[in-house]
Amino acid sequence: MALEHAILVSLLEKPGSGYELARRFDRSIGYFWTATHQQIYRVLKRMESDGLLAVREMPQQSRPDKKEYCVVGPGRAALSQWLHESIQPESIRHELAVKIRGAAFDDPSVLIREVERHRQVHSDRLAHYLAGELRDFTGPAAPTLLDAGQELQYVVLRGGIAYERMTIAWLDDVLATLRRLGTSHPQA
Amino acid sequence: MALEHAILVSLLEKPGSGYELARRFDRSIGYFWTATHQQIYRVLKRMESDGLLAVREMPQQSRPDKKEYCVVGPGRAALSQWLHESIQPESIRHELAVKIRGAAFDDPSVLIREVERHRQVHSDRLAHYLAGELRDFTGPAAPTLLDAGQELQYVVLRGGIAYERMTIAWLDDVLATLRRLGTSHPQA
DNA sequence: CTTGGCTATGCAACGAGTTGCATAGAAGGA
DNA sequence: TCCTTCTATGCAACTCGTTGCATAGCCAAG
Repeated sequence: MALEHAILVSLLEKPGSGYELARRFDRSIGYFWTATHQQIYRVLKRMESDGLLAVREMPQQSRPDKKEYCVVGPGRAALSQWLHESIQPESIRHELAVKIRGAAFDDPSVLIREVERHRQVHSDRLAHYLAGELRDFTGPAAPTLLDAGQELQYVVLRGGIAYERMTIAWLDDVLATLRRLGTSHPQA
Repeated sequence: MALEHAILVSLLEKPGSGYELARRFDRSIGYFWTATHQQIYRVLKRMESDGLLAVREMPQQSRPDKKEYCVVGPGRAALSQWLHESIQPESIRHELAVKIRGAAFDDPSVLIREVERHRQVHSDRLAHYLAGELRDFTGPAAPTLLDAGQELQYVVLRGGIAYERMTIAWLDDVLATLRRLGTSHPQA
């Protein structure tokens, strides 16, 4: 049910349509929770029929109408209740780590390009985060005093930055290891 | 299909039964890929009928019989093929980060205990990893020269250690932020 | 001697997530 | 003019993952 809660948070930060949510899930919120538009539309419909959200048809010029969703009382209450529950610490699913261990049973050097590609993606994400940090929190245009919501957004962003930095450093370690092993023969 | 590949890797490292795999997925492999025993039994059955695995009934004394699975030719080929394919960099699902952003719409201090609990879990995991590192790689009983398989296991373990250290530091940052915000009123 | 825990396997039902496809108007470039 | 891209929503089918339950023998503690 975590998608529901991610949607509640995102809509409380700013009401919007399914389409807009889908784009947010490609950016900001999406760095910590991903979802496709199919999932979002389906869940929005359910949440609306459960009375967590209100919907308004918004006619627009020169583009299709949209349905703008907005959190109402019971939705807020549901979020609050969830905040009071405890969740179990995330279990990572790190496919690349499985691949690296699997490389012992093939030629490890086949992974070099793959790891380089991943490194590039993480490096791009880091740059994106750092740009956001400068824009919203540390740059000249940023507010000098943050409110609670901004403080919390910033601490989450700092987490993203720390994660990407750690990952890049680790991928460098992986690359060095793969190169050191060279094109050795498969074993076991 | 990633569970299939994680199972192939684990069974190549050492053949075993569904039950044994389930326990491995609570430990070593499970730090990078989780699965419940239900999932594992189901997938093992499918993989066996697809000819990726061979199974032997192993009668045991003083405990139930087990079925020991072992990777055969086509399974190895499937793994090799997967290693040559590219996967998309993982999209994290960090529920706690969603909660932290959601705390802006409630009392942020309700999260303090939750975050402390998560910190404890990560701290325990780190201790577990470090013990494994000492036992298998850096301690006096460890081999002085590692083969490729051990090198790869070690680099994955180093990733786990880096991840836990980063996470603990971030959770400390989160705790400091939550405490600084105190029991301020909900906003927005 | 009964209760609870460990090994060992499995079914059934449900919910979460993915992939492919479909519609439809408007804008902009080849 | 046609083709693609962007906004905007949605269905259908499928796979993946979780939860609850069931069985069954052995062992150890109370």
